[in-house]
Amino acid sequence: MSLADSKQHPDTRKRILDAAEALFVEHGFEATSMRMITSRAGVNLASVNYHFGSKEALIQEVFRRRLAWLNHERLRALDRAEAGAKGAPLKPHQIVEAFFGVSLRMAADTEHGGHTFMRLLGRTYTEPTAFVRQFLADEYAAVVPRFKQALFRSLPDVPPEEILWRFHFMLGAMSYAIAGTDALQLVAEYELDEKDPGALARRLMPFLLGGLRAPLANQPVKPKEKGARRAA
Amino acid sequence: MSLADSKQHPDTRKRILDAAEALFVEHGFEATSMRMITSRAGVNLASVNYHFGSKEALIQEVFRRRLAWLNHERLRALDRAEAGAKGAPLKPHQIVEAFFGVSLRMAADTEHGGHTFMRLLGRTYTEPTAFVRQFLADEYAAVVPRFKQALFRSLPDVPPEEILWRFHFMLGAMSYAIAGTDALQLVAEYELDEKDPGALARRLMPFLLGGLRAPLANQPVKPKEKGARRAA
DNA sequence: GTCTATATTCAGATAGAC
DNA sequence: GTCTATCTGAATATAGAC
Repeated sequence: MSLADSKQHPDTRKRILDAAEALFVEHGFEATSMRMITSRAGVNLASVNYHFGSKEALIQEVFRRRLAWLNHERLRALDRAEAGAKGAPLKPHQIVEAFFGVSLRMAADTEHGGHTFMRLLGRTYTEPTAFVRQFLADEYAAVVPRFKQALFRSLPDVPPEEILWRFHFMLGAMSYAIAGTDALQLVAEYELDEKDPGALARRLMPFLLGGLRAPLANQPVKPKEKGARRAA
Repeated sequence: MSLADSKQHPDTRKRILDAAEALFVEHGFEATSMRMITSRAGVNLASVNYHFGSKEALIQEVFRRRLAWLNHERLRALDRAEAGAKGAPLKPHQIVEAFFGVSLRMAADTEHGGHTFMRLLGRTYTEPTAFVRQFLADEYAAVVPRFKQALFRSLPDVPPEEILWRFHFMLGAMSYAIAGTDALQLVAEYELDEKDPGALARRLMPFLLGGLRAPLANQPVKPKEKGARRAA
């Protein structure tokens, strides 16, 4: 784009990234060899090191090219909602829609690899290869605090710590939702896939909101106080 | 235990399994080498192949020894609840408690490796190395249908397909809950761990039940029918 | 059962012709 | 930018002495 790479085949980089992305989902980073990637991409083995420098740098680029867009869209959705609210706190469903709705729409894009990437991203949260976690945290540094603040304002009666945990739980549910059939067939012996992207959202969103707004558990009964707090 | 292995050091097998389990969580199956395992276990490199035959067989044994107990306990908890109900459908919270409560209690055991294993199990649902998925499905064949039936009876107004998806979402939330701090630090910059096992259950259980019992989304408006169904 | 030494395969990376 | 050929290290697995 900028200076040096004006001469290269526009295809090669993209072919490598697409192949790597798909193979990382199927086998994980370590189990995916350069040879697997280049042979699926139909390019020469040496081209990976020419274009990316190393396998590690390739992995980072696989994430970077998608996360930039994804986080940008998430923030844009949140901005729109907040603009409409004119300073009032957002409703929980607006915040959840902004964050997870965008994610699900990206996951619904099977044509340009969005679905593949979102599965990869879901796995990566809990499969922390150290150096992957680092720049994943960096990429999230701009977007997560915004959503946290919005949730804190939206749910003033829920302890902030509890909100963070529930946000974390929601990420887990979404990850499995997108991972989809592969894992689901453990519980459903028959095929149960969701081609229609809107349908998945209509299944997941109520679940997330139900969990997010669920009444708090009773506090453990401390010897001090007589009556434990009871939630609605 | 049975015939041939009466002569072996009782330690070696267990030391290998424990080391492997911990390393698999940290690095994944492929990224964990035999040398890493044996050096952490303090045993000789060749002993893995002597005791287990191959790395693949070792992986299977890591799962087998824990899943047997876990699934047994899950069924026992469900049996107890059903015995108390005397034929009436269980409440959703009883079913969730039987399945996920047992899981959380195993995850709370940091002393005997239960915590480590549950993290591994959570990751494995979505990281399907083909041969792992196979016997994982086999191990679940006895327990999952029981819980499915209990949920169908407990929630007769919710379409069975929807229940399976929500069960799937709950697995995702639990997986992240147990994975815990590692992934949570992406959303919470400060340390936010839950040493007290009961506290994690008090956070997760309301979330799961809130999601499981959430009102269904509006159906997409089909041209045929005038009024879309609206949930409570 | 445990150990050393080794066979074999395959990984990531690079040199250098084109 | 692309390709062939190859270097170097590390992986799983095993043979065979103890």
